[in-house]
Amino acid sequence: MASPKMIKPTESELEILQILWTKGLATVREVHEELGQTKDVGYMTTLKLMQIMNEKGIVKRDDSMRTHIYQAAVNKEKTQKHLLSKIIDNLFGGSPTQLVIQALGDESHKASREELEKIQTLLDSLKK
Amino acid sequence: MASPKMIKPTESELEILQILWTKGLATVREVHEELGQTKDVGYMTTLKLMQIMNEKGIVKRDDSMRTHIYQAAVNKEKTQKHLLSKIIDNLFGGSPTQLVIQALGDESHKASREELEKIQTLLDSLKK
DNA sequence: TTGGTCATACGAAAATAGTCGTATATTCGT
DNA sequence: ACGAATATACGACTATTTTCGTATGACCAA
Repeated sequence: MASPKMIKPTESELEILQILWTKGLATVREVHEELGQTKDVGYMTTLKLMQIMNEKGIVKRDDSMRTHIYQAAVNKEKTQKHLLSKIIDNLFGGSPTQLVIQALGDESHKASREELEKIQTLLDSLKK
Repeated sequence: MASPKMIKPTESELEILQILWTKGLATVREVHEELGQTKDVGYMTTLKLMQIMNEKGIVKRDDSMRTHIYQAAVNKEKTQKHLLSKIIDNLFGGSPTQLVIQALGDESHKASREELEKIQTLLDSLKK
């Protein structure tokens, strides 16, 4: 029972998960080329990482063909929530408010008007 | 200049920073006992970590006495902002809004009424 | 002053993460 | 059919992080 309790992808694994969450299904090469846009790493490295992720159960793959097809095996929202929870503890002493404040104030990741409204809506529902 | 650009404490280092940010000044033993409340690790481990952090410049220490006195050498908000920025990219595809939504919805870290108001105030000022 | 306690230094070992080389098999183009 | 390109398996090597053991010196209490 490698339950979803133990979700703890490394940084590199997270980059790959991002891509798989977006693409749904993908080959190693597709993932690798996507990674290549922002990172410079060898194909064998990407392959190896995805193989390890498969062993860990973070991804699943269809190996019935020569070129294997991968997909994420962990839920995006659950993973985000889980890791965020750790960060709230580790970096913000357990206060999600502090995290939210820092996040909203981040100059390099500005939220659009529309996004602010989304947050407002959520905030309203929490206030009740 | 490997200055404050390279802020990247590990998880364990972050736990120690938390304590130093709160206490201001502290000895290894004080930090260790604080850590002991939530974690089970040997004194030598804590000492070593703090020595390494000193070498990295993450903490400073006064070693004029037998028992050294440590303090954080990196700014709390800057460090939080920096790491959060990475997380927004790595875990939320660059969208701080998604992060905020997940954080506010976290069941194990509920925000109080008062905190919600704080966020509301920030939100209002961003909307203008 | 001497034995027990506490602190740091030094260093090593285990655990985890990330990197890629080489071998081998499959597929494809000509 | 055959060589080039492509895919995976296996394994090795490096780097980083985490964990302590042992040695040594300072301090304190009787």
